[in-house]
Amino acid sequence: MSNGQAIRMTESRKAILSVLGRTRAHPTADEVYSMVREDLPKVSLGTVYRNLDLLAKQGLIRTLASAGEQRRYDGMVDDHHHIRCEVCGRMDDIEVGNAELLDELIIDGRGYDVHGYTLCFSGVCREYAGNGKSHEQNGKGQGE
Amino acid sequence: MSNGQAIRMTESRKAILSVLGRTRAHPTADEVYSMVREDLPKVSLGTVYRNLDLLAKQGLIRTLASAGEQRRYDGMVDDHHHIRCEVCGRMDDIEVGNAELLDELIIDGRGYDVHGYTLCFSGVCREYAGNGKSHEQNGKGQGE
DNA sequence: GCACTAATCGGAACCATTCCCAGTTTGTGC
DNA sequence: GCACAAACTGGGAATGGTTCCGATTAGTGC
Ligand SMILES: [Mn+2]
Ligand SMILES: [Mn+2]
Ligand SMILES: [Zn+2]
Ligand SMILES: [Zn+2]
Repeated sequence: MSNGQAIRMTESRKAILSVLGRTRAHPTADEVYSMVREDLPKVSLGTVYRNLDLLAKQGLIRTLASAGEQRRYDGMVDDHHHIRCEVCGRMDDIEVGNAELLDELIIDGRGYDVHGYTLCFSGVCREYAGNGKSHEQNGKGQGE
Repeated sequence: MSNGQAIRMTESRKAILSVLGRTRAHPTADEVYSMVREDLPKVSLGTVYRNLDLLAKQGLIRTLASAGEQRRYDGMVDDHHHIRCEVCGRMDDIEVGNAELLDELIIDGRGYDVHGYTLCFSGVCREYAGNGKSHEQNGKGQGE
């Protein structure tokens, strides 16, 4: 998905890549911001947003934008899927067995030129299990 | 997915249901707002939002909240899937062949109590086909 | 009609993200 | 190293979808 020509690799971009490279947590922009500031105390939030966008367009990171939630970013660009906790909003990687089945999906695209799809699971993470409240606490449920 | 006890069916709620019942377009909140105002010229946007939420919690409508985009609402509550145009943002229903394959997906939930999943396709609608710009025009690409 | 509650209105507040711009850094050609 | 243009940056204001709040209205049971 690398787009356009290569961009200059500035300090802030290196720092962002490094942050995303060493966490498994799918941080939000402001989490990336505060982590980057440990190394480069003067970066601005705007720069972090701008560069997260750029890096994503280059295909060097991935953007996880789910359902009315704050955007999250992922340093792992290989194809994989995610699950979001409906209670606390955290996102984790998941393993999908039979993943190859997904490519068998044949759709009537209604005249669309179909580019891809998004598959995201939802549930409740271990930490909040047993909290099975029916009323919402945080996330907006299933989104789609 | 009907939640809580039944709500009173006020004029504005009936109007919203009616609007969503007779369109296939998956309108946004402000589109619903202006359509409802053709019948009830005094409804406020806040009321529309509040009631869209309520009706969704009742399971009478569905919320389509995709990737940093404005939320959309769907009067069709039976299970089906969608595709979003990356250029203009419109959303349409799609037919997924082999839909039953989706239930075969076995995942390692990483300790999550898995509730469901979201599957949304992306592409370019007929109206904007041939416009295959590589630079973004509108949507944020794939989201997830 | 009266009391009590739920629903609504209108507008302000919220907040993640984007935009703007003056100043700085970087790359390039000499 | 020097000059110049292009790319990048910080800081702060603007944006816009959504939520929140105080005041008003409509409904319901008596
Ligand atoms: Mn991931
Ligand atoms: Mn639909
Ligand atoms: Zn959780
Ligand atoms: Zn389109």
